[in-house]
Amino acid sequence: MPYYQEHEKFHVAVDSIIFGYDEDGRELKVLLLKRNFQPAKGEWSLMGGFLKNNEAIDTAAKRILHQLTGLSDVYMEQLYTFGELDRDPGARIISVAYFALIRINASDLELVKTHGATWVPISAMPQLIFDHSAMVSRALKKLQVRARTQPIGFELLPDKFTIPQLQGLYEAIYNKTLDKRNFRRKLLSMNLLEKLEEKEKESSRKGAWYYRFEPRNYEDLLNRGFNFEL
Amino acid sequence: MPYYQEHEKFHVAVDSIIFGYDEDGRELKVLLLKRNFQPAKGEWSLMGGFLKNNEAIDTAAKRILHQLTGLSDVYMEQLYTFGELDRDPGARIISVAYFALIRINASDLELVKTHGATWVPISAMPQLIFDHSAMVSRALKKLQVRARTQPIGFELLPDKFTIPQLQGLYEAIYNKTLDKRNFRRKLLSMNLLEKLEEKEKESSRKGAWYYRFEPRNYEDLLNRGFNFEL
DNA sequence: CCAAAAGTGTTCATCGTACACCCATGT
DNA sequence: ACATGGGTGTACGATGAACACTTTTGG
Repeated sequence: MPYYQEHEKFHVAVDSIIFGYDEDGRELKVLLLKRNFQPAKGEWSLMGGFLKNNEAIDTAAKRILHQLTGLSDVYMEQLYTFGELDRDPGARIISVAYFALIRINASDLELVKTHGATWVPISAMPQLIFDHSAMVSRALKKLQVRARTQPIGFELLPDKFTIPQLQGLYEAIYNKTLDKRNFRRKLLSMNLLEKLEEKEKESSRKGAWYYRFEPRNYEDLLNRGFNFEL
Repeated sequence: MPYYQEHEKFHVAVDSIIFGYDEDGRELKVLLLKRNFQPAKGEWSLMGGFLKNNEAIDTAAKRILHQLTGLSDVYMEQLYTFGELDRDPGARIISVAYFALIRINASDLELVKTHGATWVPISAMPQLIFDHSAMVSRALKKLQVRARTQPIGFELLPDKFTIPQLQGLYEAIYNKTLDKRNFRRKLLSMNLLEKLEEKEKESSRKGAWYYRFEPRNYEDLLNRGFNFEL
């Protein structure tokens, strides 16, 4: 195909904003790492890597996430493609950003540590290299939008969770406190949860009932327009 | 920077979904063209082109739109990046898709014709090459979402327009009919329009008042959460 | 005078929001 | 007994949705 050969080629990278929820601190966190290569060696950055010839971009994003966390089968979504001329001072790189939602405790903490990665609260983000800070803000906005229209909050919690835990997560995502009566009422009215016959007793004397995500009415809900504004 | 050289490089293209509104037919249209080169010569496709070394991706998207329509300063937004292995059978191409909203009559119709391009109603889209049909559906969905939260409908109409015209546009975007009383009330309550002392008399005996987009309360509105669900 | 599109108000149901007290239990 | 977090109900206002008739004027 001689036509294509007239055109220039580019390095294509994938950078991932990996969100996790810390149930103890009730904080939303991002997985950051210290670069162990030039340029900007020693500075904080997102996890990233280069696209290979034989893989789709989605596949590359999953591969890179797996390298760092040991996880596959994770909620991941393409965020935006960053293609400014000088975004990476080392070379012209086109970067396709993804964001992922994972359960911190489900990840391979050893593997994470080996890569020099750390879970950092979004409220205390250091400055990141290049345009990575902009990537994180964009990802956070998109996460907030998604959380209103799709039941993705569950991706950040264990299989069984309590309603106060879920509320804490949404409060962390939206960065504001919610009314627990309204939260509970709206949530349960969606018929997305199954109550288990088991209580979580760590965080209170009374104990809170565990629930599980049960996507029975999920399809209906999507059609009628899921609305999780709280 | 020897590190980067270890990695493969890729052709990066930009494809644009160009939306226009046909006031006469009250239809939303897309600008399509017949490819005059291989592969898939003679088939319908979106407007596209290759990224150059010295330009940002946004710049490339604008350049390509300008080539076809003669327009600059147009509403454009990045849509998604398509990077499947075999999406273009000719070669591995990463395509960053954009969508644009333009006023059909503001475009250079001669230029459009020269490129073999045609305005096609979205209700009568032919099959497009590669994954271009998927690009158009994704763009349409995003346009529908945007139209609910940002006053972008105005991008598709002339500077002065009537409320029935605007309603027709939204009906075309959402592909459903709207109640004109509710539409008018909600619209005017936003204080985004300025009524002109002039009537449009083409489409009715009585005539409809012209309005102009007047973004006085626009900032307020964005903060309080623009909601244009109708 | 008639056709055709513009313009105008009200009612009802739904939903979001604000708000305060009792419950269960481990210490 | 008491401290701690879990769990519950109600009232009000705002907003979306449904709905029918009058107005203007060119032909």
